[in-house]
Parts: sequence; C-alpha cells; structure tokens
Amino acid sequence: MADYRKTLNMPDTPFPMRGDLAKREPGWVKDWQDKQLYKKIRAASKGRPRFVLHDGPPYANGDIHIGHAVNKILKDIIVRSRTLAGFDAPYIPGWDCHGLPIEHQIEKTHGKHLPADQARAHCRTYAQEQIERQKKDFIRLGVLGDWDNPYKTMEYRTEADEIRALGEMYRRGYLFKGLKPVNWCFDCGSALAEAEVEYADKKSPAIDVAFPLDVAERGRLAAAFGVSDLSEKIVHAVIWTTTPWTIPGNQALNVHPEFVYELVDTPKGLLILAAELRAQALERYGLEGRVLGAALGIALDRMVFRHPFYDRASTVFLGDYVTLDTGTGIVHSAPAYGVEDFDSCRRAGMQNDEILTPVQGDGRFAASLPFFGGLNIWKANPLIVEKLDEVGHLMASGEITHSTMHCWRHKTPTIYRATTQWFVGMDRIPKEGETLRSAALAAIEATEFFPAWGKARLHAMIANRPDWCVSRQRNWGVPIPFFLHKETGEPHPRTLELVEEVAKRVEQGGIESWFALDINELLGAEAAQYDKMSDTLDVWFDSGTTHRSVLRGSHAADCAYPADLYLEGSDQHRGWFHSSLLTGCAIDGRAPYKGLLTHGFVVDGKGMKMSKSKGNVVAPQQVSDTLGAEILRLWVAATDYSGELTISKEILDRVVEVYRRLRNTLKFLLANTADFDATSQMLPVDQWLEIDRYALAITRGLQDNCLAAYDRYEFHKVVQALQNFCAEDLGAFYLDILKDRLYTSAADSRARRSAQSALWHIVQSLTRLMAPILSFTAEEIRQVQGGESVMLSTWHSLPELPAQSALVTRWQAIRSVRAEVAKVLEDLRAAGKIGSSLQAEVEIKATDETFDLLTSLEDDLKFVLICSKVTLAKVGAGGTATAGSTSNTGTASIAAVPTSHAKCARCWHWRADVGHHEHASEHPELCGRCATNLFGSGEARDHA
RNA sequence: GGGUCUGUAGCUCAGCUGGUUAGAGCAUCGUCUUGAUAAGGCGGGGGUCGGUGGUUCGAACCCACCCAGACCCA
Repeated sequence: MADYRKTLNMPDTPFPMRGDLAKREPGWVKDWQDKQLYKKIRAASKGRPRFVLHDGPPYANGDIHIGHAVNKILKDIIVRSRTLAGFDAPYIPGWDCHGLPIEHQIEKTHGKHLPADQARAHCRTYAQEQIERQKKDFIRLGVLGDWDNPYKTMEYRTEADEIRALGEMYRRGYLFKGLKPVNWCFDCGSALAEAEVEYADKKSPAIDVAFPLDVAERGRLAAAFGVSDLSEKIVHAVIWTTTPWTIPGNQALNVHPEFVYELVDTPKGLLILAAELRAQALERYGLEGRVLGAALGIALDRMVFRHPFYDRASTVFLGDYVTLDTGTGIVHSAPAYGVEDFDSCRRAGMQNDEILTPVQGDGRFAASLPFFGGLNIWKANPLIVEKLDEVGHLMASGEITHSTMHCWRHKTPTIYRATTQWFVGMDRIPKEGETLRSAALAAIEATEFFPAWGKARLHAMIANRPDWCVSRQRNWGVPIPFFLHKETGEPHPRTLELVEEVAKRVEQGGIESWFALDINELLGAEAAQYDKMSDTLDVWFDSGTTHRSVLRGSHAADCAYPADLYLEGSDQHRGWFHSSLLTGCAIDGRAPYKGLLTHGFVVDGKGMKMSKSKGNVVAPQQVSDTLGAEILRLWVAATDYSGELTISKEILDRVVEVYRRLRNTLKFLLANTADFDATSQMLPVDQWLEIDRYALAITRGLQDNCLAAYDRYEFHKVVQALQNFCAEDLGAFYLDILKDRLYTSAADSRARRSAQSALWHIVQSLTRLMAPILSFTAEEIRQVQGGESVMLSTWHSLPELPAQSALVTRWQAIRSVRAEVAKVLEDLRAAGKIGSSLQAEVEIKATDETFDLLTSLEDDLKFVLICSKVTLAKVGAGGTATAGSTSNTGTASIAAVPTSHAKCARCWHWRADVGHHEHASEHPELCGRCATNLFGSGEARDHA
C-alpha cells in the first residue's frame, strides 16, 4: 500500500503529553516572579471593581503542612477566578508573629531565663526566619500574591495600629478590669500558660474540715433531710481538701445536685456526708454514726454554713464538677484559688469585688489576714491545720502524695490564683449602642456563610461565650499600654491621649519602645502615682484587628474595608472569625467581612486525622516534589471542602488520572489548531458546520456552569464539569468524529477551518476555565500559543449563536441514537466480524421523528456514527429490522453488517468508490472523497 | 458531656421540594484501534445509599436512636 500519511493534516504540537510537573514547576514559578506577574495583574486590573479576600495569617512557627496548603490553594483559586471574572482581586498574604509558641521556641534554644528585651529580640528574628521558610513553600504551590510586601503582625506600624484599636475599644467602653484564676508561679511572680505547667508529685496535707451550719438554717435543713427533730445537736458539713492554705479564702461549699447526702448522728454532732462516702469518712474520723435522713444535693442549694474560724458565711452552691472519687462529696470553694471554685461562685452570682484574695503574688498572705498575715502559704499550711484543730473543726488530718502543677522553669509548685485581668465585656452596656454580644449576633445575620451551617456554629459560640480575657502576662506580645493608679488601680484619666502617644512611639520603634519607655517621660510629675502595665494582649487580638491594622492600615491602598471574604479552616470559628467579629463590632459596629468561607480539615483515606505517630501524614512539599503542586491544586479543587478533605495514595492516583485526561485533551486541541491563525482564518459562526456550532453551544453550557460554580466557590463542580466535558463531550463524541475531517479534508478547506474555529474557541474557554485551578498548565498552554499570561485575560467571550437551545436538543437526540448504534457495532465486533467501526455498514429503521432527524444530516450521518455507510428507512411504530444483529431503541431498529467494499488507504473508510474516480489510475487505493479532497474542489460537508 | 458537621459503587462527586429497575467520571475487566499511541474509542461487571427502628401508599432524601469520623468547647 502506498503511504498517504504525509498527505494528511496530522496533529502537531510542542505541548508534551506528560507534564513532568515536579521538575518543571519550579522554573515556571521563578518565571512568574522574574516577570513580576502579580504586579502585572494588578496593573491590568486597575479600575475594575475590587474583590478583597483578606488573608488569615498563619502562625509564624514551623513548616507548612497539608492544611496550610489547602488553605492557600483555595485562596489562590478564589483570587484567580475573581480576577478572571473581571475583578481587581489583590492578595496580601500575612503572618501572625507574636505569642507564646514563638516565645517558647526561643526559651528552648536560648534558655529559660533570658531578660525580656533579649527574648523579644530573638523572637523577632525567629519569626522572620519562619516567615521566609513558609513563604517559599507557599510560592512553590503556585500561589500568586504580593509576596514582597506581605503583612506581619510584628510590623511596627501594625503593632501601633493594634494599640490604637485597643484604645478605640477602651474609648467605647468595652474594656474592663476583672478577676480570673490563672496558673501562678511565685518564683516567676507571674502567670503561666498551660504549656508552661508540668505535673510532678508533691506531698500535701489532707484534712477533713467541718463547717458548722448557720443556726438560722436548722429548720430548713431538718426539712431537707426529712428529720423532725435535730435534738439541739450541732450540724456540720464536712469537706476534704489537700490545700489547707485555701481555707482562709473559703467562701462557699459545693455539692452535686444529683448525689445523695446523708445526715449522720455521731458523737461529734450531726455530719453531712455523701451517702456513698459516709463509711470511709467515718472510719477516717474514728467515729460510729447513725443515718438520720437523706437528701439530694439540690435540696441543700443556698444553705448557709459558717466559716470554721472567721466570722463569715460559707454558702452551698451546686456544682456538677463535684465527684465521689475521694473526700466527702462536699467540696470547699475558695473562688480566688480554683477555676471551678471561681466559676461556680460567679455562676451563683458572686461579684468580683466580693471575692477574697488573701494570697499575694509572692506567695505570702496579705498582712491584714487574721492569724496568718505575712506567712508564706506553704509554711502556713500546718498552722492552719493547727488552727482548725484548735477551734474544733478538724475531723481528720493526714498526708497524701499526688501529682500537682509545677512551674516548668523553677520546678516549684504553682497554684491557681485569681488575678486582675482585662476583659472585653460581652454584655456590658457601651458608651453608645448595644452590647457587644447583641451587636455580634446581628452582624452574623448580616454575613453570608459558605457553607450555610457556619452561621449556626458561629452564632452558638457568640451566644454562649464568656467575656473575652485579652490580657496576658507575656513578653512577646503587643502591650496594653495603660498607666494604672497605684491606689485605685484605675487607668489614667488621659488614657486615650497616652495610648496615642505610645502608638506613635511603637510605630517608630516597635513594641520594644513601650517596654523601654520611662514612665516619667509621659506622666512627668504624676509618674509617682501610677504604675506602667506590663501585660500584653492575647495574640487573637493581633490577628483579630487586622481589619484595622492591615485593611485600613498598612495595606489600605491595596485593599478595601470591609473585606469581601475571610476564608479559613472550620477551627477558626473560635479563632480568627470570632476575634475579628468581636473587635469589628466593638470598633465599627459591624463584622469586618461580608462573607465567611470555611473548609474542613485534611484526614487520611480512612477519615482519620493525621498524626506523626500514626504515620499517615501527607506533606505538601513531598507531593510537590513527586507529583507536582498542580496535582495538589487539582486535589484541593476536586474535593468538596465543606466537610473533611480526604487524601491518600489512591486518591492522588485518581487525581493524576483526571489531570492526564484534561492535559491530553488540551494537547489534542492544540495539536489540531497548530496551523490555524485565528486572526486570519477564523470563520464566522454562520459558516460553521452544524456539529461545530453544537460544540460551541455545549462549550458555552460548560462555561456557564463553571462560572456559576466559581461564583459559589464550588470548585469540585468545576473539576467534575471539565472532566466530563473533556471525556464525554469532546473525547467520546466531538473529537472522535472530528478526526476524519481534520485529518483528511484539505488544510484550508471550509470543512477544516470550521472545525478549527470551534476548537480555537474551545481552547480559549478551557484554558481560562482551568486557570484558577490548573494554573501551571494553563500558563504552559499560553506559552505554547505564544501569548501572554492567562491571568491577564478574563473569561473567554464566546461568539453568539442563534437558536442555541434547539441545536442542543437536536444533537442530544442524535447522540442517543449514536449510543444505540455503538452497542450494535460492539456486538458485531465481539462476534469477530469487524474491528474498526468503519468496517461496518449500518441500517437504521426509524419512526417518523427520528427518521427526519437522521435524514436531515444527509450524507454526514456516517461521519457522526463513524461508519462507512448508513442507510435509513422509515417504519411505523413497532417495525423491526431483519438483517444482521439488531437492537431496538423504541424509536428505531438498528442493524449493522460488515462492509463488502474496499478500504481507502488514506481515510480508512470502506467505500464502493475506492479505485473508481477520476484519479483512479494514479491512485487506485484512494476513494472518491480523498481524490476530491486532494486534487479537486473538496468534499462538501454541512453537518459533521 | 455540649456545640457544629460528615458518612451514596475501589476513588472523587451528582441525586431538585420523598415518587418509576440509584447516576457520572476515574479505576477495574474485556475488546477495538495503532493517524491523540506510556494516548484514544466501544462494551461489561461493580452499590442491602453507615446501622436499627419509625412516619408514609411510597424514603438515599423526613423523625428517633445507635455506630464511625472531623472541628471547637467542657
């Protein structure tokens, strides 16, 4: 056979079948940076409506993990898709720089006893190093943004603006001083964070103490226990404690509302004990007892007892936290020295100023405390036991070795101690407007949530949260720059002015300038009456005020307020979404965002969370280095992130398959439009063949779907749509049919240029639709085409097409018939009668409607069905075919038989006119259509 | 223990306000092609819709409980 291959228009493109992504991506990334692509996009977008996605700052500690990658990729997809949608969508990445984890990191490497200013200096340097490491990894993922000018919460200006935000909240009356129990180390003389507490064994006294019933309550008590007569005996509630030093601070007793308590007659009077612990307790006291009555804890609520040696009340409050593990089932409560004690007393209505705080920061009782004033609490322990014995309220005394909290620096025991802290009040009435809680709840209503359940989650949290404690006793943080009066503890009357003075200094020299500030410099003669606060702000206050320090501060020119969107993991309902909402409502009376988008966490293939110990961690760097960041991006996009995102070897393998399909489709499109010059060879749509117009119609359908999905941030629908389009609409249908025309008709014929016109538009549309997700590949396509970055364009504008929906309906019907034909051909193939479908001739008997439909395609029907010959016949309903294998569709009966003709050496159709045409003498192996396509005026085609 | 979610073929996802034999792509198996070729076409197999009860003429979809998992609290 002669070789006619070189007479065909074969596809040709430098776009490789394999992406070789891991190897080539770093080069592309560098190229984008060298060309300053982000800046170019900014310039090209200038003047368009702005869309601001405000970056939630990752914490500047540790290398990025898969969760960071998901977050940044989602943001990038949004920024890119909004850019392509015609917005000016800046992206200013940020970092959260202050806080305990960094401070700890410095303590680990430089020791635990560094002077504060040195520690701060190390923290600043360390944070910057971490930022650089993370930045490199983020950029590697293909994330576009202003990486040369990110925001950092440790930027001097940002620190200053945060202080101003605090001042504004103070001015509006949301800040107040209150008490809160914190871990306290006497050797540090300061509060400890959870992470600074270690547990170690300690020997403590263990004592049982009797609290006498207030005489006024005897009647109520008798009734509660169902006892008619207390026979003038003294009644005691007995508690057990390992911290005698807390007895001077006792202000209440706690019982569990659902436990059974008994009134027990003993030689030492009537004792109240939990039924379950009575026997043990009596044994400890060496007493015999007789149960007089029983009552549920709830019956004892608010019953008043007396302090064992001070003349004051100790009232019973209910507490679910009371257990029956040890002791008596009754717990003594010193609200200043225990978290549960504090909470139960506050819940019962005790005010801050009612709470007794006899223990000083140095571990000694206040001088004014009767009996024990000035004593160190540990030294006072035995004296307190003695005192209890002396007054006759010590029921038992022993020792216990148990695990208790110790300072990680000094290895000495720590205590809970109520200290003065600063709070943002949720329910305080501000100087003007409503409470912060109601303002925040209203702001939630005004916010759009993706997905919708985020609203319920945030709402529940805001509705139930306690006041926000914003003060911390730390070094590496933004200061609360207040001066407190030495006697009253109240902030200076000119606090607002002073805050601005401090802010100005911080703007110049960072938070360090506050810590270095001499109080005399700002207060002059008043200095002697005031203390300079040393507290810093909760780091959530740092990131929570970026709507002011960044959106309206350092990056105001590139941003807008309020932001269109905040996007973070679902944990941020209690984090950044939450803190930003509170500061936003306190400062501006509204949320700093119009919309909130949340994504789930990454879990392994079995739905379990990732952990080093389980060995199921997938590192983004490793995926980038093996499969390519593009695969990671596609995985993120293909996953419904509203729940958990699952990742595993198999899942990534499947994602690679999706990528290959998309890539190869684009390769085919590029290869078949390589010789097509859109500016000079593009045909107007009305000259296109019908199937090409249909292809345009479904491309528009795809684009509409994808744009709507991008608009709703439903990227997995984009991926699904692109994949189905490439596989079904293009690969299995349009392109399969098109190959004959593209390859065999004359290069510059209308038939071929029509196809190429459609393909060119499809490439334009697809390249941009995939660009937000497959950003590397989209740019690679642009390079092959010799154009500028795809990110400098907007969604492709497809040509207008009249009667589009009728066209789609019509071809949908044709495709249904085609699917039936394919089954018949498969039967023939399975029977070994044909190989290629072109070897078959098809006979379709159709009812009127289908007959007319197929007839309208004229001779081009055979191309649609990819067989060499089709004959049509009209039958009435229920008509059957006779020859070959058959299949009934309801509208047509289909038969297929192997052709009896010869195969054309060029177009591979099997036709009667092979060797029978005017050039047959020179080209006996060609068919008539190849002869006219090669030497004549070309084959006439209108439909396919 | 509380709050907010998730659970449909091996994988990723559809499945509208409950209504005929639960869909798609990928993977898998078979096969064709060798002019998208470490590609492409065609066909087949594969699901007790997490489980159990209930409401209903009818439930993947509504209700209750249970199981497994995620995030945030306690």
